[in-house]
Amino acid sequence: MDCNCVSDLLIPPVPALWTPGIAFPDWAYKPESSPGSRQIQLWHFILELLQKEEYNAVIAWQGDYGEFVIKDPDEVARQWGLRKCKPHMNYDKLSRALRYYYNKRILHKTKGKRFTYKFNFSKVVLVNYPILDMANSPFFLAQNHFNGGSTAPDCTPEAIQSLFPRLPDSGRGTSLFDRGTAAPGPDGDKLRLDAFPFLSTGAPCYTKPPSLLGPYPRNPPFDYPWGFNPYLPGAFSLNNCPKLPPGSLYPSQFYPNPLQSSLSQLPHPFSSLLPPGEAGGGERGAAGQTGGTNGTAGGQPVRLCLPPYPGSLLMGRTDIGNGASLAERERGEANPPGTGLSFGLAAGTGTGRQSPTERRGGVKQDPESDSDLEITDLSDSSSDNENEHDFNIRKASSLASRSQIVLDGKKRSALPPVSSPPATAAPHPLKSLMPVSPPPLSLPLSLSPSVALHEKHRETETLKMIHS
DNA sequence: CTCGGAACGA
DNA sequence: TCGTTCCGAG
Repeated sequence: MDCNCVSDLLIPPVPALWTPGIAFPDWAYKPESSPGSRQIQLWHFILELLQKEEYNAVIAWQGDYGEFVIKDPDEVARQWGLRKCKPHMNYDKLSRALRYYYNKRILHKTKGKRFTYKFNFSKVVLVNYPILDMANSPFFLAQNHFNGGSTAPDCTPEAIQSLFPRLPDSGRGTSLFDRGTAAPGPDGDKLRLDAFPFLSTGAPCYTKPPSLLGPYPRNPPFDYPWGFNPYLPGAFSLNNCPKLPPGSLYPSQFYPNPLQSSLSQLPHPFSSLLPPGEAGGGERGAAGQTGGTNGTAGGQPVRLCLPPYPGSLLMGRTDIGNGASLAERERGEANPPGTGLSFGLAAGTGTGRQSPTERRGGVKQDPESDSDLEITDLSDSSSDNENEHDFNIRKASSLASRSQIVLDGKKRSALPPVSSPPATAAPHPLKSLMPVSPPPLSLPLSLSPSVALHEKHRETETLKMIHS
């Protein structure tokens, strides 16, 4: 009744640039990109709840990638109502709102499972993170064959930091893009990747430019630019990921912390950012919003959810080059046999579908996108849900280029240091948990052959785009 | 439970 | 644009 829209909030209604505690990048709230969405959106909210451990009894990740179950519909609705100051909110209404996401393909229903929905992270991420050039990500670079097992920087704290400059313990408040001294500009925020473990995790698997794909005769048709496809086995997985416990339902990435006892609660790409102290996660209220003006402010402590263990962000990327195993595991549970997903790259024959359960025959064709969530072109329009895993490398590249176009001049600076210092340190799963030290602010791109090729490829693609 | 149309509000 | 509220239908 009192519409305590603040005290009860998981996240306070914040200004555009505020970085939510759950570690969503500012752009996640797409204040700029989405004129109409000044307020928190339902899916954000859901993500938040999912992020908070204390709500695990109410809503939690479960099942496939991005799949979550609303265990207590009423409570979720109540929370939502609280947030939106809609005392009469109920699950019926909330679910209606949720259903609108179907068309946008931000979410979709897991048929046959009550109160179970699935996030289409690719959408969420891509749409909101168009400029991220995963290809340049250390993760990305690190895990390709080219590195031939060399000290894969992807697992190193440095690497992580380069991608997630504002990681928990760092407290440096530097952001992915505004750190470069170079005029961060207001836009810088949009590029910040405060934390999107799953994003980084997935990308590496497919963002590889053809040149890095090596010997594969043909580019598997992927739909996800950057190769991020949560439905694809390995989507959330990086090559370097600790193996999951047998029988685990989630990809390793879902385990922010291997030591975590309640595995059932972990599964989710964001949880890895839960601050140790915030285990309870309830405190966010006050501290959280206090200085919460915006995460951009350099030095402003970001209200990121630190991982239970510093660096847990790294979790999930420790078993180098084993995309296969992961893929296999996942295939076992969700993919039809035959979907060769060997190299994490999801050699997706384009058929593998992750959740046989669902299959909205003809999901209303993307109502011409509209939603700010719409990304450039995922071309996945045709294939929603399960089929979205099809990935078109070319497209990915293309998109990447596009991103850069968008980035424009900032392209360079906007990108995180491509190659973090060769993480000398061996990415030991636990070791990676150690607090990391700030990465060199500006590292020259490591021009490994792969990178060079990649660069070249990108340029080419960019040109193509421009010409077309 | 789930779905989606429709009207309506901010 | 993003819900919210209603509601009939499967």
